[in-house]
Amino acid sequence: MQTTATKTAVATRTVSKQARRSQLIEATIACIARKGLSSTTMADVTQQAGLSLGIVNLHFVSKEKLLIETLQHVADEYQQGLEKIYNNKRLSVVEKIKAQADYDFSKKIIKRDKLAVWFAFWGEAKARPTYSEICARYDALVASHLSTLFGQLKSAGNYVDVNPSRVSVGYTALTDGLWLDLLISPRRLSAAEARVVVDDFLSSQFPQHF
Amino acid sequence: MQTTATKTAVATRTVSKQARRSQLIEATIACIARKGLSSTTMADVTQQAGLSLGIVNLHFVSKEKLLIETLQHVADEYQQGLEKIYNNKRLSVVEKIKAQADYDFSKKIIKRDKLAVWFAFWGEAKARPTYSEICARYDALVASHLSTLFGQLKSAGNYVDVNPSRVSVGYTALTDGLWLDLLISPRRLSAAEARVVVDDFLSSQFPQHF
DNA sequence: GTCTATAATGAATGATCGTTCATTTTCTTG
DNA sequence: CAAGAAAATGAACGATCATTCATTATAGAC
Repeated sequence: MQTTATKTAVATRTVSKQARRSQLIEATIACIARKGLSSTTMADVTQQAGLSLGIVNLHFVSKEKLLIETLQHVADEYQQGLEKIYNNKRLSVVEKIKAQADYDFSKKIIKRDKLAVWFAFWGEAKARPTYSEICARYDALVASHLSTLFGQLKSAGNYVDVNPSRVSVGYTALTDGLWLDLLISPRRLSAAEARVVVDDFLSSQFPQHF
Repeated sequence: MQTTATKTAVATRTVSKQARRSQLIEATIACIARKGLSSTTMADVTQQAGLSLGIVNLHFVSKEKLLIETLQHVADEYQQGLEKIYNNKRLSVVEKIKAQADYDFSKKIIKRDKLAVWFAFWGEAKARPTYSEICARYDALVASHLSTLFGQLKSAGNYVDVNPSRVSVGYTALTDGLWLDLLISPRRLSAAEARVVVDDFLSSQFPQHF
């Protein structure tokens, strides 16, 4: 009993600390989406979270660190979904690429709140090395996996003219650009239509496979 | 003499007012690129312009109005270059598309300062209707022209599977995404390489023409 | 139940920043 | 050159906001 109670208690405490941080990060995402990065204040974030004003400094030391961890959180979340696809040994090369395209335009990823966070930080990235480092790190990971996959497809289908790393750059750029459209003019472009545009791109590059 | 002097004087004054505004807008662009939109202050802008603190309020009434006019300026500048291409009757459909692609990755357009401004405002767009209106207006213009051009190409080459407006969305998204790459990781991608990626895209959609 | 450690609170503080406007400088007119 | 108008200046003001920390609330240990 004692031991169990203690364990539970410790667990609760530990979880609680993580839970608070998550709660604050989620609140930050909501605020950035609603008010923009530049006019999101500590008061906004803590109010959104239903907590008191001083709480952020207690858990994140400063606003800047909260923002960095928020970006990191969104990037990690996205990256984890991709890793699952890349590491799934049941999937063929083509299936992995299709799975990534599906994932990139799945409900989870193209929530406008999340997109708003990406673009808010990208907008500040040139002036803030920390932001661009986080973005560059995950960019490099995606680029390396995609280049490999496209390379394998090139061999498989004898696509002599295909340059895998160039197609990888193209795929990433196309995706980022479509995300921007979904964020800025969701009326003009639906997720389903965006997905078709990507399919067009893939099938025009690898006609035998898509 | 009198008349000439007066004319010159008036001209100088008039020009001077426009010149001041341009000077302040250019300074704003430089500051956004260097410090980011969210930490660009009035003091930064006026110092960058070599003028006094109160000058922005004199010429633009408020900071927000200066920012809006800065975005408008960058958008107008880009749009004007495109209109020249669209209105050039000496160019064939293919030449117009090529000219736009060249333009989109020309030195003038892909200056990192300008790109930084685009993405800074895009990052705030969801939260600020005025920003997204300006972006949407020019987006619609480009989309309509491109759709027409791609439509003409479709008829010319009997490309039965091509959906002009979808290709137009793809082209715009690809361009925006490549701009983002050029802004965030200029080491990894050069303007020339980006241009090749676009060519790849066009030739895969219209193999007889590119 | 008491004691201690940890978490949370929010009023107070000080720094930053946009805006104002009395004053100065520059230009135009006669 | 003088007088008046327009443009520019920057010190001062007030609002906003991140951060601090004394105080309160809560949970675990004995």
